[in-house]
Amino acid sequence: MKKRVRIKDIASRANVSTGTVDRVLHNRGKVADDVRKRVLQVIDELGYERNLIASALAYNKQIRVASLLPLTHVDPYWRQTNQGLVAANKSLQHYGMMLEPFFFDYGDPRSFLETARKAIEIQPDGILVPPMFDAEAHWLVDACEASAIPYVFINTHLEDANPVSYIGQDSYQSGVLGARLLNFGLAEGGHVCILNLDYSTRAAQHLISKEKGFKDYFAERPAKKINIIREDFEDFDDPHRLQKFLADLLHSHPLLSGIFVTNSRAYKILDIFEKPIVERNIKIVGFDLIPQNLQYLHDDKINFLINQNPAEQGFIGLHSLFKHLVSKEPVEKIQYLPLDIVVKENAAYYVKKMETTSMVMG
Amino acid sequence: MKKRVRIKDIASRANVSTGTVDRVLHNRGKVADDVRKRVLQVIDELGYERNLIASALAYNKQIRVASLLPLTHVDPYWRQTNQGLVAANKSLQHYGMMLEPFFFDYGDPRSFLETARKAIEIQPDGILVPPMFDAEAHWLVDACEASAIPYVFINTHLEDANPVSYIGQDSYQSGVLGARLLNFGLAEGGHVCILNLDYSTRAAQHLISKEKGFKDYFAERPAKKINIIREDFEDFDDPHRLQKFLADLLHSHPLLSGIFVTNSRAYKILDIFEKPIVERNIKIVGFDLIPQNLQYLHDDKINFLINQNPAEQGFIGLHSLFKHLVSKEPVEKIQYLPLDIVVKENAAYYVKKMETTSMVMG
DNA sequence: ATTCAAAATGTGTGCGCACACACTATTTTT
DNA sequence: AAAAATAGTGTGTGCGCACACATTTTGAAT
Repeated sequence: MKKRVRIKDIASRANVSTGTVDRVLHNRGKVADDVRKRVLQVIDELGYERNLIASALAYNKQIRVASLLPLTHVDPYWRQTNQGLVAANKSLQHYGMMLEPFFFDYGDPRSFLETARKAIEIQPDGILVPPMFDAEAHWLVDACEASAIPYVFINTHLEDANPVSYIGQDSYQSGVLGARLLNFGLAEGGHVCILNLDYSTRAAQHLISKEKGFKDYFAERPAKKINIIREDFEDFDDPHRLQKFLADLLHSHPLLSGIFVTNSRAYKILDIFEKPIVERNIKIVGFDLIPQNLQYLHDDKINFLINQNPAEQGFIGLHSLFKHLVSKEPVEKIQYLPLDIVVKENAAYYVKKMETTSMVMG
Repeated sequence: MKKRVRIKDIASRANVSTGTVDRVLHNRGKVADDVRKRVLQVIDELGYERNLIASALAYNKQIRVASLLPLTHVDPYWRQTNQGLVAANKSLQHYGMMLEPFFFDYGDPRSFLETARKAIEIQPDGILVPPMFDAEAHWLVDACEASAIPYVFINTHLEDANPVSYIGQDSYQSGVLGARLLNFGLAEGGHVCILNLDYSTRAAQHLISKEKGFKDYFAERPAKKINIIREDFEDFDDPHRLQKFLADLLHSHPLLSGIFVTNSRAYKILDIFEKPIVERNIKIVGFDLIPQNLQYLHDDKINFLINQNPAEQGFIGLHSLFKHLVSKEPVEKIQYLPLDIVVKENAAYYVKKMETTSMVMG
């Protein structure tokens, strides 16, 4: 039932004014050395903890954070990220948080660059961004550092950068897990394909780690004699070309019994080749709980989905910036999110969780 | 860039004083009907949202919430729940939250009752409890309602009660998922055991649902001809008796190829019968990321664990009470937590998540 | 018409803190 | 030696709200 210690209490105990205590607490202004020591001692003695509420109220400043995401109405995955961001913003707006959203074309590095420029132009107090394109992201990092704007990365990491935090998955381990899941019910000597349906301009490090994890898993189980094929395909939005590509793939690998789709586009191959995949009993493991994937999961056409927790990424990302900018707490440099294994039987609860992110966390 | 609307803004726009607006907002005191309408209209027009920060600061009241948990130093599962509670308390203490923890003996209904009595005695503003024993929990519910103390349930639900919220898993679906996981690599015609290592005095509803889900899963797959055995055993803390019980079980079911342990005690059967279980390749599915289970998971002796998110249960539970008591927001009556599927390859990230619950959510 | 209680409304204070400003004592500059 | 700069400290105000209290208005009773 002990009362919380206030600045006033410290002041009276140390025989100084609240102003001096304030100066000690914030390292501002001049304080005689002996006085500083005395005050610090009292602070320690009484176990003072700043009242965040009163502090936030008095601080009374707007913090503008720019978010840089792919156009959310095009991509369902990024829409979820944005939902997490909006939820976090809502819970932090009382503390003066102001989110300034920017959007760029998913596949276009130039659009990314141009939008990044605009974001820098408003000189925000912080930036949240998935560094999707290597070169362009590096430009952004340099610009941030030139203006001393802290930034956090979500979803993908970038080498040679020093963000306040990276929030996302452990790519390597997600590859390992993908392999493990694909391995269920996989016959000896089967062929599996690691399929990357994405633009080649995208940041590569992410993918390389994922592949490595995937391959390492099977490499540690040589007895099963699994054959790994790696395929990239850029024109995933062109049904004809995708069809041709997949037809080739299926034809040239008659023993193919599993596909690991490295991103959220698993549904695209089922959209086109549902029948042969079901008939040949090819297992599919993909990522992300977007509606299209969930439908196939529900119909037992996709065996597993790995949830990347996009909403949490956004939520935690913004909170991390807040902690860095306002609470001035230290923030963990790397915040790995769980690798949720989603099957038909537990999918509903993750979907629900996304919808109530604000509730749970606010 | 628009400024937040304050009570003062509403007052001036509606030609009244801030006091009147306050009265309208809180339904206190008398306000002329036409004035009330005018004020409400302006509130709506301007889209006023209460500033939680300032509100909390001015409110300046302590909220005492009593938590009622099994002794946390005995049971690792409940220790995690308690960690979530403590984390939530820490993040809410600035708003005047005060957690008063009470603990009872895990297996003893009388201890539960006695502790409940003590908790009621201090007349807290809210109570958080897993209603583990039917009769005793009902006593507590009645006492709460007599004193108009709101309560939330975590972990297990209780019929005929009206908590502010239930936070936990969907028991039925956790049974379904357990069956699904056990079914991996289960040969046709195999026998599986649903094993309940718990005291019979415990709330039964929970378990019945779980069993039903488990059985329904296999019932929908009659082709596999799975034989389901159900076993209860109370003396799980007596190694000799447990050994005898398990020896009988294994002996009388030579075809046994899977065990679904309905709580966190999967490790206990491996502590005693690790060798025969490994040799006969019996699959084990259990619950909860407690150290003992994680060890066996890591060694491939336990195939799957289902995470009940105990820390989240505590965290969300306390936040729900806060929302009910302070923010006066409506709280969802049932908050199902995800059924995390944990294997060796993704365990680390859930363990980490538990450790940083306060970070992520605070 | 006067009195008076109830209804309706306005005013003031404090929550704990951040920060601008005022003030004094001391040192430096000219 | 006077003026100016600087170090060191104290005071006061406002953030937006909750709530106690003061004040005015209204309508009924005498």
